[in-house]
Amino acid sequence: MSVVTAASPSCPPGLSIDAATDLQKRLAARVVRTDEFGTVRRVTGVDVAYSTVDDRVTCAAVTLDADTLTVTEIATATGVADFPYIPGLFSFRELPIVLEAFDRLSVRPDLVVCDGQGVAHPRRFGLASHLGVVRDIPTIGCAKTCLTGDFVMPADERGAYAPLIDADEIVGSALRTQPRVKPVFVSTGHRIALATAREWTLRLTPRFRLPETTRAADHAVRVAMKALTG
DNA sequence: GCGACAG
DNA sequence: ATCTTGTCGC
Repeated sequence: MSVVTAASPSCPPGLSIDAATDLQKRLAARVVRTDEFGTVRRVTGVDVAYSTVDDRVTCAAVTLDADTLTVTEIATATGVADFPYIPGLFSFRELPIVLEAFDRLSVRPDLVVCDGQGVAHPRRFGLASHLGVVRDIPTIGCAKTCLTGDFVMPADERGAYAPLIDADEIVGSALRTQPRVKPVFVSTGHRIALATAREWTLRLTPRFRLPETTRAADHAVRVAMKALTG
């Protein structure tokens, strides 16, 4: 019996840098940048934490009721990150554990928000896009910092945004979710238009800089990690 | 060659 | 990501 549960042809273990890069280029063609979903009742946030004492990583997938933004389900998974952290190949490091946690959710969400980029990526295939394509589900990339592209600082008011441009293409938005805080970088993950991704990000940030989905997942993953460590 | 570089 | 004190603010 195999111990690898999240392995898939779209994110196989043991890939070389070149093979992973090549795979991204091919999978990027499957990304859908237009709205392809119905009523959103449940939104899931995913986040990963790294252990200090060993090489284990933990992921938490937390689902919120889209209307009340209250937590309805929490799923976690712990494993070992075998792929190194390489900007641009980030998903090959985190997606395996993300898939394990995500697949443990009893209810499939209508939308997923990732802590990282979607198509705002050198080859237009960040973590959010990779998860979206692999599970064929609508995803949004909401990162705390920019990976690639240029932008002007958006006005200092909630909702203000500026285009993130890379190679003459708009790949995302620098979105101010709260006044007086740095903007977040929103981009299409899969099956959602950029404007819709911004709208959902704002809807999920009634009070803080980051989406409630990301905050809930971050909190849950810290708790889970603390239980493993001490 | 140099600088940049999600988490 | 993670290592970290105190401090400011609701």
